[in-house]
Amino acid sequence: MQEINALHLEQQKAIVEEKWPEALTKEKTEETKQLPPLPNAKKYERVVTRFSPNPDFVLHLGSARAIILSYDYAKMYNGLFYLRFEDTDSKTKKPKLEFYNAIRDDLKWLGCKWDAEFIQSDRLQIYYEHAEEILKNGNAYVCTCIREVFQEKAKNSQSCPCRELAVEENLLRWNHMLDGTYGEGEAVVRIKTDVDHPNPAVRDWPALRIVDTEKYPHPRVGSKYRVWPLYNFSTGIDDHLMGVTHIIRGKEHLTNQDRQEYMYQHFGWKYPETIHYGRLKITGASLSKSEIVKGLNSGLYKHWDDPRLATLAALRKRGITPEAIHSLMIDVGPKPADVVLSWKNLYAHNRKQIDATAKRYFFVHNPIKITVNNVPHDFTAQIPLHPGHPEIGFRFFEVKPEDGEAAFLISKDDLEVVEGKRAIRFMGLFNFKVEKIEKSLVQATFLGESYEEAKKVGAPLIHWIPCNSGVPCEVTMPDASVAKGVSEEACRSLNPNEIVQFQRFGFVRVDGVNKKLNVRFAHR
RNA sequence: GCUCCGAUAGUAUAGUCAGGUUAAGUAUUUCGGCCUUUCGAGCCGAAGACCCGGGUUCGAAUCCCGGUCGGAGCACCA
Repeated sequence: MQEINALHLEQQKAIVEEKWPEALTKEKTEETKQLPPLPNAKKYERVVTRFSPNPDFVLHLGSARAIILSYDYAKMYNGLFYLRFEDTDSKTKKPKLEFYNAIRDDLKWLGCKWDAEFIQSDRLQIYYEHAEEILKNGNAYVCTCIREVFQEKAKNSQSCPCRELAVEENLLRWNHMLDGTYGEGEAVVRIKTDVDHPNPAVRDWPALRIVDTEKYPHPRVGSKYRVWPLYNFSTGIDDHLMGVTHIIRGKEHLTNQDRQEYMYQHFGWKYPETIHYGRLKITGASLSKSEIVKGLNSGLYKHWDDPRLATLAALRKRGITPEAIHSLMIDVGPKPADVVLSWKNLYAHNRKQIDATAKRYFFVHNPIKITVNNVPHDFTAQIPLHPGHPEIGFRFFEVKPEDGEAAFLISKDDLEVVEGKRAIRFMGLFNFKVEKIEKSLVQATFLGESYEEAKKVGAPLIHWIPCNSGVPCEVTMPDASVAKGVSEEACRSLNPNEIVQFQRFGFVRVDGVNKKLNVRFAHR
C-alpha cells in the first residue's frame, strides 16, 4: 500500500488502467468537486469548527456559506462542528427568542447537524472570570474616558490616563462596573494592544461594557447581568475554551483577528487557524440583514420568506433544495475574493437535484377555452408522471365529446405557438387544426390520433386540460407577482412541500392545496 | 482619510504557494444540431477569460514593483 502511495498519481493511474480498466471510467462519472485542504489540519488532534450566529434574524444564503464550509470541513477531517449563539447585545442587535429555533431549523434543513450547542448568554460568569484574570495580569484596564476623547487619543497613538492605572484600581473599577456604581456608557474594559499599531481600530480595543438591562432586557436572561462582553472578547475566549481549531468566517472579521491575537498573547494561548472568505452576493437580492428588515418594516415584504429574498426560508419555500445550496457553496469554496452569484447557477444546481424525481403535471396559465369538432370517440389519455420513469405511475384524463365536440382549456401564452400552424398536438391525446381564434374562445377541428403523424408535420406540442376539470391554481413568482391558472385534476392529491414540474412552465414547490392549489415558482 | 484584503470567459471555479509538458481545465450560461409526446432532462458541437503597465527570467496567469478597479474594517454591533 505504502509502495503504491509513494508513486505519482500518473503512475498509479497507469497501473490501474492496465489491471482494472473499468475502475477508472467509473471514477470519472462520480467525480464531484472537493474543498481544498484545511490549513494545518494535521497539527490538531481533532478539527473543530463552529458556526456562531447572532439570533437576531433568520439565516440567508450568506450564512449558508459559513455553515456549510464549517460543517463540511469538520466532517472531512472527522472533526466536530459546534453551534454557538452569540447573543451578547440586547440593545442594538437584540436577539429574539423565535430566532434561536428558526436558526436551529435552518441548520437541520441544511443537513448540518451540530455536535454541541452553546449560548453565550449562559456564559457570563466565564467571561467575568477571564476579565478579572486579564485585569490582574495588567493586560487590560477599566477605561472611564469619554468615548470620543479616547478615540481621538488613539488616533494619534496616545494612551489614555486609565491605561497607567494600578491593578488594584482597575479591580476596584471593575467591581464598580458590576455593582452598578457606573452607569451605561460610563466605563469599559479595554485590552492592551499597541498604541502604535498601524491600524487605529486595533489599539486598546474594548472588551466589556455596561448595558442598562432594565431598559434593554435580554430575551433569555432578562436583567440578570449589566456587564456584557463585546464580540472580540466573548468570541475569542469561547473559541479557545471550546477548542476551536479552525475559524471560518467572512473577511469583515479580518481585523478582529489582529485584535484577538493580542488577547491570546496575554493569556498565553495559541490563536486558531483562520479562513476569511469574501463577500457573497446574489444578483438582485440583498443579503444585508438590516436592508431586509427595512423592507419588512416598510411593508415591501410581508414575511422574511418573500420570494424576492435570499433567506433560507424563502429559498426553501421556492423549492430550492438544501443539496443544491450545498453543492453551490462547495463550488464557490472558501476563497477570499468577493463573489456575485447568478441565480441561474443556483437553478442549475437545483435542477440537477430535482429533475429526476419531480412529478410532471399540466398547469394552464391564463386559460382560454378551445373547442374541437369532429372528435370521433371518447378518449382516456394516460400520461406518465415522469417521462423518464414511467414506473412512478400515470395520470389519466377522460375526454367525452358531445356531438363530436370536446372542450378544453389551453394557455393564452400558447396562442402564438398555435397561430397559423397546420397542425397542433395535445400532448398525449390527439392532433387538431385551429380554425378561428376569438377573444375568449378558440375553435378547432380534429385531425388524428397519431403522434407519428404530428411529428412528421412538425406540429407543436402543447399541454391542456379538459374543460370543467382541474384545480384553480396560483403560482407565486420570484418577483412576488402571482400567475393564475388551472392545474390538472391529479394535483388535488399533492402534498405541501412537494416539488413538481408544471410541464412547459417550470418547477414549483407546493405550498398547500385546498379549494385552490398554491405553489411557488422555483425556476424553469 | 487611515488600515487591510482581493482581481482567470456572462456567472462560479481549477491552475498561482514550489515559473515551463496548459496555444489556460471544469461547471453553468448563450448559440447551433441531435434526441425526447415539456420550453425539463440527456447527447454532440461552437462561442467565450489570465485588470493595466513595468521589472526579474531563456521562459510569467503564476515571482516583484506601480497603477486601476472591486470589497472590508476604522462601534461601549456581531
